[in-house]
Amino acid sequence: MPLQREAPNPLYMQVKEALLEDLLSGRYRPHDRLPSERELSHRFNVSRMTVRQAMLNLVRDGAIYARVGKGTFVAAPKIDQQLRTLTSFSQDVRSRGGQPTSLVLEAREMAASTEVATALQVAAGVPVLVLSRLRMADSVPLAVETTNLPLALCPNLFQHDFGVESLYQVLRSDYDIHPAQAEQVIEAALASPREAELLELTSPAAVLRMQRLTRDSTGRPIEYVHSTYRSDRYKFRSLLTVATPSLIVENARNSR
Amino acid sequence: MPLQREAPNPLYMQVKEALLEDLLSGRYRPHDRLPSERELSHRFNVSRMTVRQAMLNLVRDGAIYARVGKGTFVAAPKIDQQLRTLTSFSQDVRSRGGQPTSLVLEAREMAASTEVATALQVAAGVPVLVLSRLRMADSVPLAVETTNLPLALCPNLFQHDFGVESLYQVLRSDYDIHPAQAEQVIEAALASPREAELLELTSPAAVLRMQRLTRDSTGRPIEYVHSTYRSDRYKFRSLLTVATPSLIVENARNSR
DNA sequence: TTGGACGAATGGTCTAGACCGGTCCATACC
DNA sequence: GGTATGGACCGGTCTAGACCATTCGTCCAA
Repeated sequence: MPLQREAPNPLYMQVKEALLEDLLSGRYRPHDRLPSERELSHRFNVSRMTVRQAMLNLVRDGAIYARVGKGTFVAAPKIDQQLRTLTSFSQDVRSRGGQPTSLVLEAREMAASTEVATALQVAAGVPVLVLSRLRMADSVPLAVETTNLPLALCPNLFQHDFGVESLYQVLRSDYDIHPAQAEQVIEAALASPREAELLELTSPAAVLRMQRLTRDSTGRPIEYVHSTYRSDRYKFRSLLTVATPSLIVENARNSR
Repeated sequence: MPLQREAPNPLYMQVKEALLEDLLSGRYRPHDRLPSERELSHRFNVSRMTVRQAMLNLVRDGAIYARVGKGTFVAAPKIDQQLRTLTSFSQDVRSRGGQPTSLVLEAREMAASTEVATALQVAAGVPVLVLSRLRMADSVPLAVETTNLPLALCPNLFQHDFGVESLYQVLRSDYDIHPAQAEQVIEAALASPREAELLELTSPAAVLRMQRLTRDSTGRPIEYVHSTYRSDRYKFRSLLTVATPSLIVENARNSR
């Protein structure tokens, strides 16, 4: 298992992937002990700090856990790593093995409402693009999704046909806009008559409503989305972790 | 700003907290540049690696972001740091300024059903503790919560009165069980007659249903919870981030 | 038999350097 | 005026060590 020192990807990444390979191969069982950092450092012929960077990475991902004085162990069982990741509807459906399609209900420019302007951190009345789509998987309607984007970020966006193309894909390729994080609020509601019709539900029906504010890595708001999902065919999964000590400190401060 | 080298908390934590202090004081504005790692290393009189450990911590928390060749900058605006953290109902309500109370509907030992046994990774029929509570904030019913715990983990748990005490608190103090992560599935549904009665809703009403599997840091399942929340008074917030490159690799492997 | 001391191994923290490629700007050259 | 170019500075990666507290097995003395 020689590492490539001339490779574009750093050594600690290669170490991480080598370890991941072992973990995924089933060579280890849950709670088995991994070789110590010093042994791996010798085996890969890199410094211990480099091994640590790889292993801390895996700890953060929940693949392994470490105990001072004892060693590092395989976490078990594997938790779905995608639970906490930001994905587009298209990706989402594809990962579940479906074929995503869309019906564009509306695509126009309008002045930002107070709600949208507040979310996107622009002045009220600033022009925004509104894209409303019925989203389907294998021709089954799953959600009604209305996206608001600041016009300034993506002029001429509507030259694309979003019945076919993926919004995130276009944002990345044409505008160099890379979503990095999102804040999402989920609630339940009864479907409105129009939603029931679009989603092919019989009233009364419960639906999931979602508001999402997506940002790039600098924290700049990119899009603000309202969605209504059929709950019988779409569930939201999330992964939670305990607050880190420093965040507890921070939250205590904020509540003063 | 001298660091305490004899203190129980490590230097990088002290550096992190010093930087956090600056960030929270409002001394910096969003996208302001922080001093470089080398300068901070000199200012705090620690090595650059120690400063980096503090700053990478802040990057992971979303407080700052770094750009090669340019510097490190204040992220903006601050996103609620609690979105992705695992909290108990009691903590949750308190952090929103309410007074949590509970009415115990059921507290008994029974044989694990297939669903519960699968979730908790025990054999079907193994004894589990079932605790069902109506959870209220300021006397307003918010949720019906049914918790399943392996009896083996917490014998004599029901000596406590969970109309008053917090389950997580008792698990921590009496059994040294520390929840570390949880996997949560959220869906919408129409309230059942019993749920509507307990939650004081008029049918038809939409509610949020949640299943949560909580684990300790080794990945061992601790509790499996079914909850039904009033949606008009309780919303779920979550924070999403893009998948890390290594996770993409891993997911690609899994789909082979 | 018990209990404590010791020592080896572990992960956690920390140092003082090094080199890399990206970014930015002043300066020199066309 | 426009364009190279070189240097200063940035974060990212990496090394080869060091010391610490915790853990646990062993061995010895009471």
